[in-house]
Amino acid sequence: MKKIYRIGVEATLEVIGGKWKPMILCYLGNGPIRTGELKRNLPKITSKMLTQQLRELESDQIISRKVYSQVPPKVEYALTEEGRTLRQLLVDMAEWGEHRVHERQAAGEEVELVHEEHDGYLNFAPITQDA
Amino acid sequence: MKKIYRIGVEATLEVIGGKWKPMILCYLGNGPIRTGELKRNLPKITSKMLTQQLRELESDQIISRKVYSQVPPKVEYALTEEGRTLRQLLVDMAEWGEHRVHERQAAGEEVELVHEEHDGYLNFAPITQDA
DNA sequence: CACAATTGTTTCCTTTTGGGCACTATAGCA
DNA sequence: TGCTATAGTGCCCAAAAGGAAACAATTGTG
Repeated sequence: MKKIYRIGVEATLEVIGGKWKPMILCYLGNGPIRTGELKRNLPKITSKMLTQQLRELESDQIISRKVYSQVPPKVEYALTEEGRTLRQLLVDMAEWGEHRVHERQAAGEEVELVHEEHDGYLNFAPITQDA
Repeated sequence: MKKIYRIGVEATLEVIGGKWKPMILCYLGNGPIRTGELKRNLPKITSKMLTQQLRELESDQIISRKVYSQVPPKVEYALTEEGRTLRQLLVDMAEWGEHRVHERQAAGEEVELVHEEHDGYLNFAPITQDA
């Protein structure tokens, strides 16, 4: 079935719009990462959702999947070239969103941002914490 | 209920992530526009969805709603100051998405982009066409 | 033999999102 | 009186997205 987007923005949203995709891309920004590491960093994600989101990003050619022939298994995910082109956009989106949250907080609204990105980096140290 | 975002990107996505919101913001980019005009430009939208998306954008303070005391009614929507801060971001997202679609097409995939944005403008002339 | 470690898959369910369609209100006009 | 134009509401249903929990496969180790 032919995919039809009305405007470019929609094509972009389809790629990064999943519930866990921005978070996953954040961690991927720090370099290749194993499944289990991701899972530990995203305590509330289920196996199903994790692999589903990863599979979608992979078939969208945003990330690559490298399987090591070992037991127990070892699989590493990494940003592809195309995935890396998302970085600046994600950084900009993060900035806009952070700015917005701060304004809303200043206006007394009940909003909170758990992780903040720093220095134009989307990444953050892989601190494990529930969120 | 307190809204919690894990990272800035998620706060951004909540604002622009509705099915019709990017399109609506496109048209709004050309200046104030009446409900009926929007509807004519979005042939497939239902009244319900249109007002719902507009209400959300309004309560997010992205757009303003101006009611003229007339019969039949006249209501005009326009970008707020905060809404205007979205423009560059939307333009960037549009560019990334358009670029991506072109690449996929070059790779022989079944993808199509109905409207293209031009010259760094998110806007397009309000051509009526179904999509 | 039983079990741990790792990366998944499968089935079933709940929640969220979007859509269909009938209905409302009001003033002018034929 | 009945019709038009405009901007909606309300109720119910369908589709999409997300989640819980059990199960699968493999090999080294106690």
